[in-house]
Amino acid sequence: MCNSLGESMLDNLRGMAVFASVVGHGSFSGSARELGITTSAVSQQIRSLENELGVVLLHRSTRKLSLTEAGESFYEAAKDVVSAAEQGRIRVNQLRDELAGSLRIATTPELGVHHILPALSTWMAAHDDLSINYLADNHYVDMIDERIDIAVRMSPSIDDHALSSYPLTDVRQLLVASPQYLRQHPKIESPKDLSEHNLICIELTKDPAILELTQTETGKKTRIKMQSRMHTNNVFMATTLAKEGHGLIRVMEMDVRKELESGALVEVLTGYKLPSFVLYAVTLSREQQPAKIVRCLEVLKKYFQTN
Amino acid sequence: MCNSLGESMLDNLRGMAVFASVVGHGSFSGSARELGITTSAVSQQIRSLENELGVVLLHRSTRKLSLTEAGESFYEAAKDVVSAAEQGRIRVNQLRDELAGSLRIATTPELGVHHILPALSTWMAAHDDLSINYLADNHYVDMIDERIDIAVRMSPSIDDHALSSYPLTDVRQLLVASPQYLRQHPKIESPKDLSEHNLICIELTKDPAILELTQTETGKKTRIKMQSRMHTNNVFMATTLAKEGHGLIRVMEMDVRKELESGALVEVLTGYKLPSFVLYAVTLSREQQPAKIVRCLEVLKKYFQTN
DNA sequence: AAGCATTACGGCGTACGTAATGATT
DNA sequence: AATCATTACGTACGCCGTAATGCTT
Repeated sequence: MCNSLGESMLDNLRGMAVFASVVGHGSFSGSARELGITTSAVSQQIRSLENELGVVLLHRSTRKLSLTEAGESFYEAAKDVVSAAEQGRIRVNQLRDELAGSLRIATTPELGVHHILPALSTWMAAHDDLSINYLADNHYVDMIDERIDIAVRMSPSIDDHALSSYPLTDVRQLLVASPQYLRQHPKIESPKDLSEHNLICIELTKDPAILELTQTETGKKTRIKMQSRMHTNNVFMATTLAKEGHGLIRVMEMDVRKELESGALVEVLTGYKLPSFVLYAVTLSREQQPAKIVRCLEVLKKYFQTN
Repeated sequence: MCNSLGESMLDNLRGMAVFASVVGHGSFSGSARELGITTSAVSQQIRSLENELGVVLLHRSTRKLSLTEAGESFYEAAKDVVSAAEQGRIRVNQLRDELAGSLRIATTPELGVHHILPALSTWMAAHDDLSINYLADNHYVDMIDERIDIAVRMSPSIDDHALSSYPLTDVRQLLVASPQYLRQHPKIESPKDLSEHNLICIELTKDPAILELTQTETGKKTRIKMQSRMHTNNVFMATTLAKEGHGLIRVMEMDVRKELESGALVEVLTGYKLPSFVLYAVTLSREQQPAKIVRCLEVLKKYFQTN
């Protein structure tokens, strides 16, 4: 490839920084000390710069330096280059190291309200330089387009291998119903009893009515398809329906913790378990993340470890 | 030499320019085309920059680029770097190519009034963007300290070999006197007759009263020391004294042209000549001079060639 | 004599191009 | 199929350090 002459801005920049340092110091050797290079290197840079610009920038008389008119003018620009570069570095370091700027977190409304907000609330409060932006949507969002720093998602939807994911916690699924419902319907003592019951479907998986039950003691697995006449894509609605005694729901443990404690809902088939989900935090890249992202992931991880 | 990490401003600058171009274009390949390098080079620059900064600047999804928060901030700085560099180059090119800015010319008051001003007056008038600064002093001036672009000096004081000099013209020295003086004093027909005359010394050379006369026809040289009771460092004063009949003066032809034409002074010993001076224009460096300096030298040269 | 700038020379690093790969439309 | 980004790899130029030289105080 023949680069006839002058690649415009690409070249020179190094020389400009050296030049700015030289003028600022008033000497080649002083500049060299500042830059951590030899006076030889400085001299060569200046010479090369002058050759490229086709003009003498400073007259040297061994003991004194004196800017030419062009040099004086160019010095202003060189100073600007250096200061802009420094500003950029400073700003980037801030954004990388300090808990400041913005942090964009995507999740579903349910996960957000019940888990993410509680997990981060004290941390958020402790860092008021940080502006946190929650994008709570049920539909898929493009992390790049929406500039999401952290998405919290359920397994196993990690098909995008460009993303890196951090497992936060196993999320057990439970089969629950209201005590009222259970009193009014046939007892459930083994998986096959389920066929006489209604399932209120939360459409998280493709075949929501098919249950894969594993006997806790023996590990024996059973697949069973329940009848289901009510469907919703919303956990709140499903739990409400269940509390009102309309049927069983397969639901994540975290989403019904309060109801289980209060007795508004109770688990059925306690000797069996449904396949767990894994709750993942997902980021766009694993390496070289700003501190706020790393810290937020840590906070999330710790929160789910202790709950 | 161990450069542990990060040489502050010296590095990165290239990468910053590339980064600015990439963001400005919205693509690596577009930037590559603009910069005249391959996308490979662009990719490597960005990667290297990100590694050095320790932060991801932009997320790439093959078809789309998206700045991270740090990237967005850094982009501002990168733009500033590039635009400062461009401004510098533009300004320097102006000062190099256009007849604008300032031009500092040093000479003696006599040379200035009689020769430099006439030589440059029309040229000056034709370029009103050019501000010309005449430093007319009899004492020595440091060209670097005073930021002189062009000095006009007499030979042979070119002892400073760091300077480059352009011969403008030979300046003949003449021995002249007023007609009145010549009528009232002994005839001068050969060099030895001079011993009976007075020389009004203009102190340009070290031994102003010693004349080296060369016979025009034969080339035979004669050295003679004249008496001298009047001294001055000023040509005007000397010519005035001569016109008033106080003695002979050894003077440059250019300085007494008018008087010779009007007959106020006449040359003596026309068959002999004094050693010529050479009038030099002197600059600080020979290469890579701004256009205005080169042009000014040309104007001076042409002026003296045609006079 | 000491400090400074310039130059030549040589070595090391790195910035680049080529080519192959994978991703996206 | 076409365009785009990334990566590995080899090369060549560029940057820099060493050392010698010259200049200034």
